[in-house]
Amino acid sequence: MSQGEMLGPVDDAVGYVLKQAAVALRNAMDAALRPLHLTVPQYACLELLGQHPGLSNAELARGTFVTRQSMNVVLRGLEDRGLVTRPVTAPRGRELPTVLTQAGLDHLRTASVAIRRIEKKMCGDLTPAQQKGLLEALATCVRSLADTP
Amino acid sequence: MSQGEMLGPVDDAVGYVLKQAAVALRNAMDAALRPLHLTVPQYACLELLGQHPGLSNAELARGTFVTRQSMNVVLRGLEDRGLVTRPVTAPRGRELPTVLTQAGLDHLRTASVAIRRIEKKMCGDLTPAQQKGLLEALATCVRSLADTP
DNA sequence: TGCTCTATGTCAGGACTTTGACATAGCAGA
DNA sequence: TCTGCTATGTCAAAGTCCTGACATAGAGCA
Repeated sequence: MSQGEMLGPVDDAVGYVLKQAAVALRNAMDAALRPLHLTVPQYACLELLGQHPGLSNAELARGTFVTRQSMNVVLRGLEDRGLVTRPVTAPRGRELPTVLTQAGLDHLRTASVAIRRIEKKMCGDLTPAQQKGLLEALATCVRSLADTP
Repeated sequence: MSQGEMLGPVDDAVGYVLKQAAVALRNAMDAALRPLHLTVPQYACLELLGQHPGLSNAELARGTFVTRQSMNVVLRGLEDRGLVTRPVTAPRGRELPTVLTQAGLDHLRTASVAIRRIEKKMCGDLTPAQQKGLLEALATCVRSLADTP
């Protein structure tokens, strides 16, 4: 029994299974990214930058659900490896728009196929309708939790 | 824009929305448990012990998706606060079966209603069918990811 | 113009979690 | 019997992430 199964009532709690799924996905992503010498936050940063070039540190942090400080060290690491570039001076306000380098784009492409393979595996036993329903249900949950009261 | 919305294609990725939902739930739970001076892992430990008295450290760790070491410090904290009890000597093997004290049970009850309120809020805008589908879909995802290949 | 408020980037410190390692207890098979 | 093998509890070290704080840049308003 590698991962708990016969726990009982907790398995009926949406929150518990949600956590379980998130951890399983995280572990799978971590294993898939390790050969590429990328951590999950680093990959998330690259993926976001690939889809939205020029994002600032704070925007990347919000998009990957970490703090600005954490994203800052991630960006420094990626910058030292030559995967992303930031201007030395802020063109507007204090935001430093970050863009992928060619090496960063290459890394992103290989990592992206690996992650897409993981997602395919995760949702492989779901019908398209189930997958659509899952996506919508999760989005609804996020929206419901965001309501302040 | 407190949390990213207009991100685009990433919102269509199941993994991304899954992470988003998990973080939102985690934050909501953390806020709800703070008045009770409980962290999420501590609550998870109490909840698991409430449903399965006598669980060992390693079993609790697996049930809450952390390492044995982390669960060990959690248990020490709960033990120092008098919420759980462990025998000084192992009745079988090296396992130390942990049980809730009366104070631990009281804490669990109040915390449990708070967390149930969070879950209710999270799933409030979902139909019972949607909720059932979400639970099943997540369980299927976990099972699919657990397959070794 | 000047003031306040918000947002950004960054530094230092601390809290939490994980990785690595070790000794020990039970189990299965030669 | 005894010899791997697995599992458990625990210690030490490292890593990761967050909280708190500060200076700065732009927006809104008197």
